Formats: sequence, C-alpha cells, structure tokens
Amino acid sequence: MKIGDLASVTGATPKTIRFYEAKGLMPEPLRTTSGYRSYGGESVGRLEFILKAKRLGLSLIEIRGILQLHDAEESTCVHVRDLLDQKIAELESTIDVLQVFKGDLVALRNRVEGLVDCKPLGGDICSIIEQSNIKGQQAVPIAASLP
Amino acid sequence: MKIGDLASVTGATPKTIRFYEAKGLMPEPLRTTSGYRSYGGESVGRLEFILKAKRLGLSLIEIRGILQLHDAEESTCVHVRDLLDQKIAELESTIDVLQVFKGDLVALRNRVEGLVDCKPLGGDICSIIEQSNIKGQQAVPIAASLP
DNA sequence: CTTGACCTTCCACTTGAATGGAAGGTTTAC
DNA sequence: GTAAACCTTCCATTCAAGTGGAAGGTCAAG
Repeated sequence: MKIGDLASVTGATPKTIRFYEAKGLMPEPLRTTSGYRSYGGESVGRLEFILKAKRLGLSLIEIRGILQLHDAEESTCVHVRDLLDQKIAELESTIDVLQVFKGDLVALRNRVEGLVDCKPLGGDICSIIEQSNIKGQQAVPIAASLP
Repeated sequence: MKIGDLASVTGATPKTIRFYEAKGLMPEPLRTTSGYRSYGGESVGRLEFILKAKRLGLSLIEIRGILQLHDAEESTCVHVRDLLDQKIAELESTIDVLQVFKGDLVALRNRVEGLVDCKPLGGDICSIIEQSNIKGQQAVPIAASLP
C-alpha cells in the first residue's frame, strides 16, 4: 500500500502522513526498492486512531504520548482517561470564560443600540469602544477554528 | 514623549508599539534629531484605544479597519456595532459547539469509568479512543489562550 | 569620562498543524 | 514510448501577535 492509498483510505493527505511520520506519530514504514513508502494494513488503524484522537481535541503531542505508551506495550487506559478529564475541565473553564465575555459584549452592544452617528467629540476615536470596560489582559480568541 | 514613556503610560512595551506602527495601527511619529520616536499626548489615546479594542476580542486587522475609518473622518459607529454583533454571534456559535463537544467527551468518559487496564485486543491501540465516535472534521481547539 | 539606561534597525523565532512548491525519480495506462 | 499520475526530499510559508536578541547610537548622572 503506497502513501496515496493510505491517504485515500483514511481521508488524510500524503503530506499529512509524512508530517505525522516526521513528528513521530507514524512509524517509518518499509520502502519499496525504488524508495516508495510501503504500508501494511495496520497503518490504516494507526492513522485512523490519530485522526480520531485529534477529533477528540487531543494535540499531536498528546497523541504521540499515547502511542508511545502503546508501542512500549503499556496500558494507555488510565492515561487516556486522565487526558479526557483534563480536556473536559479545560472545556468547562473555556465555556465559562466565553459566557462571561459574551455577557459583557452584549451589555456593551445594548448600550449603543440606537447610535447611528457616533463621531466622537474631543480626541476620542470611537465612543463605543472607549466606553467599554472589559477586564482581562488578553484578548479572547473567538472561533479560532471550529469543526 | 519617547517610546518608553508611551509604553509605561499605557502598559504596552516599546516592541509592541513599534509592531503596531509597522502594522499600520499607530501612525509614524515625529522623530528627534537623533532619530528617537517622539509622541504627542494624542498617541496615548490612540494606543489605549487599540488595547481596549483588543480586549473586546477584535483582531489587529479589525482594529486597523476602525482606525482607518476614523482617520478618514468617517463615522465608525455603525461599523463597530456590526463588528460587535458579529463577535457576539461567533461567541454564541463557539459556545454551542464547545458545549456539544463537552457532552460527547463526558459521555465517552463515563462509559470508560471503571477501566483500569484496557490493553486492547487485536490491533487496536486504545479502546477508549477507538470506541469514540465524535463527528466533525477538525479538532476543537480548547483553551488556546485565555485571559 | 564612563556607565548604564535608553533608543535605533534588522533578522529570527515562537506555537501548531500542516500546506505549497521545486526538482527530480518511478510506474502505469494507452 | 510517452505522458500522466505518483512518488521522493527539502525548504519555505501560512496564521496571529508579538518576543528575543544582536549590533550599534544617544543621553543623563555622577
């Protein structure tokens, strides 16, 4: 099975498969005499596992950690469950933050409901923003990339 | 006012101020004879505006758009309100996605509650992940960077 | 006069997960 | 036998919003 076959079976691209190999997620496959990567059927499972784990929100680093445990023939179960717990906790905290933030934005938005022309007096640039009072040091990243 | 003064008044760093200048958010300031940037008081307002807008979750590109309207002496109000509406809609959709996703993760987590050793049979790598069935093509980015 | 705190420009690096493309070798289909 | 479709490696680029650091100029205090 060549890299393009593995790619089309799993829905990945050859580029991505080589990238996962370089990152230590996919093992180095056998090569044909001409140097082409040659995969066995087990590679399909491995790659599908990676893609599935990615869909669970695990990073490539985390997935590599699981695969290394597996490759060392150690149980991955407890480790993976801890990872899941951690992801759930992160999700909860993210959702909380976003909800508070959305509340702030909605409040600001409602306050400026009727404005049509707010060309500000004095040196101000935009009174909507200048009258905002959002706490926090960092921007909240919104919809960075979603499924 | 030198760049370090502007930085300490606003809480930014000189690096960041130069960066905003390079990106077209801060105008090119006057220079002293020795080449030092020399800012007037209006620069404080401008930079504070940028920092405030960032806290509202606007990107530097979006902020630059507002500033360009302002610099062209056009009203920014309707534009900014639209931006706010858009951010709020994005937030809502993000929160929805994260909540569904968290539900999926919790369900999966509960299903594997009692497992201690899940060394999988056959060619499987980790039955927790292999028994997952999360839809969506992309990973969900969790807590990428929060305030 | 020298030390240290500023300032200047420019270039590279960070994170994460790939993707784009060049230059060249191979295999398959007709 | 040749053209298309693959494959290889390697290097650069993407996105965002900066940060790190080097090499060198300037300014104020003591």
